[in-house]
Amino acid sequence: MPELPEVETTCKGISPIVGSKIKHIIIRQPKLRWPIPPALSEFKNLIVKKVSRRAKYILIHTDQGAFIIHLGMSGRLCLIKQGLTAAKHDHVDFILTNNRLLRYTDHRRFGSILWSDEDPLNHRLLCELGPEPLSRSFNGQYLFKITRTKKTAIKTTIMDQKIVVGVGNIYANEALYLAGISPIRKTQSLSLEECQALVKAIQKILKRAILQGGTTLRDFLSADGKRGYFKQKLQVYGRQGELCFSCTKILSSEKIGQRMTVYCRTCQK
DNA sequence: ATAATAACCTGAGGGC
DNA sequence: TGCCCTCAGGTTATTA
Repeated sequence: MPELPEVETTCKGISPIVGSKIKHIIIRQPKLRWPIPPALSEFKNLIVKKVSRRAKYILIHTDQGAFIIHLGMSGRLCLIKQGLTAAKHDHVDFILTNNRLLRYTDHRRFGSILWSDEDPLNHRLLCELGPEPLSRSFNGQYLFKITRTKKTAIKTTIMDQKIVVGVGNIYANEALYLAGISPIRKTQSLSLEECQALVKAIQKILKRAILQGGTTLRDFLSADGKRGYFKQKLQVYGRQGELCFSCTKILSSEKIGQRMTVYCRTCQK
């Protein structure tokens, strides 16, 4: 599923809709993570003012309010021509002018499409999120300070959207490997220097992945239907049992917080 | 208050 | 073929 780089790629991909009109919305399946507000099927002629991202949420700002879209584990937004028949998991179409439409597809339905009349950043799901990982407010000092009493594994901590947003399972694994920190370390055991190294690693990994258009494992495609190419750069994720590219020892794996975790016992301390 | 886990879904792949 | 199990880019609600 989409983590920050995939959501960022999607935002860039759908940004051509800015300035155009959403004539109406077709909802085939309203049962997502949260029900799609029924009012959306009554909406007519909204002008798209801006597309932005907060955490893993895509915000489509219009003259009447904002759509808040989360892609969950398997969601995707594609900007396509009208007339293509909808497949099984094509749950929502935003019908646009110029014979285009924005199609939301999500076979597991863990994503969501919500509506906010006012500033979407004040929405209950968005108002308590942590800092953006690529902003200055996410730095080593901050991470060190906020984690002094945290006893959970550091991997779980960096995936906690209240601590920092945008990091999911793939990039948590990759960032910890790059930082040389074991994912099973108790969070509060990290030194200031380690927090600084981890922040830098998270930022580096996310920036690189954005440049590659994200990671496509199964479902993810950008708005123009292209795959993300960061998969070829993954150092540990999905490589359990294979050899560490650095020390050539076998990569370990275990579940942390119900999520598959892969790391090198030699390179990560 | 914090931390572990159950739940929401569908589909693919492996073992038998 | 088919059944049963495990696994998958996330997040919230519930339980301990």
